[in-house]
Amino acid sequence: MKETIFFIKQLQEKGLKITPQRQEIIRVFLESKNNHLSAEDVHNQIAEKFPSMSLDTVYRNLSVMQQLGILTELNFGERKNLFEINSSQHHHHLVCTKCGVSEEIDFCPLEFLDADKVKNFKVKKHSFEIFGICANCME
Amino acid sequence: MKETIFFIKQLQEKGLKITPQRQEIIRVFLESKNNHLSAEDVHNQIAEKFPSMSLDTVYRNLSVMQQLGILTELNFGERKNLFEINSSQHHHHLVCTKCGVSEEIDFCPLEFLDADKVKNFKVKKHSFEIFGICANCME
DNA sequence: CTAAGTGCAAAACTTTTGCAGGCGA
DNA sequence: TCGCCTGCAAAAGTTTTGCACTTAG
Repeated sequence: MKETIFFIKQLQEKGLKITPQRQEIIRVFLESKNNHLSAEDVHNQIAEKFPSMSLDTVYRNLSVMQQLGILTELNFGERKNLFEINSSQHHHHLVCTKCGVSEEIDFCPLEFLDADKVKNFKVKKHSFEIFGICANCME
Repeated sequence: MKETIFFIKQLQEKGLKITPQRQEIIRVFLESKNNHLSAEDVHNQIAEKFPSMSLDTVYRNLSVMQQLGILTELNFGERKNLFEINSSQHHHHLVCTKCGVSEEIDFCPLEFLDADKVKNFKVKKHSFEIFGICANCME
């Protein structure tokens, strides 16, 4: 997969070693249907193919990759932290508080934010999430 | 304080008992300079005046008050969950990732969000936070 | 070869829960 | 008085850390 190589090169450029464990983590994020994965999710999905890999390693690498900007840490107010791989386009979500499903939304508030409002502040990243009840749960 | 009474009445209306512990929690939120407090923060600030109050009670009440809409749970990606008391106006924040200080911003993305984008979704609440480096830390 | 990375085990931390007694309405 | 609330203690669950061994470059 071409995209996999793109992320692996990012590791390389930042001076990180390319271990099988790290490749597996990237693979899981790219192949998973769900964009938002917890450390445990990642570990479970890897376990099928690679049972010896420890959860500790997942934690350590999610943390490293997040610092490098390969992953973004999300926080929907649950106990577990969720991570998302940074595709070229970032996006925000509608999160159903009943069933937990999240859907991407094509809207970014930063486009509407007047630069004056963030004067004297160097914006690095932002979060915008909408919580509510999805169509399925509404019935 | 008039505002205190407002929040205490909310407890009453929802059928909750007005215990000294609950009054203390509300007081801390109203008196604290920092709008965003973790369970431990609240507990520490109460400890000075009321050392016998347990952290468990803080947790239980933050949870209850959040369900009643008296408090909002925030999540800036730290380990601890933070809570904020709901004044009449909600607001969003600039959060400095260096020093942790957060500043309110006078902008709400929902005002700019086309209703079409959230069709078939019942919006209950939302989060919008901007992370970066504040003026102080920039020097 | 050697620094970075990993697995194991244990610890650290935050949050939740069961239970018996206490207290507000 | 009655049922909600609290404190205590213990458990549960997630994330971090120390250490010795392994491995990518």
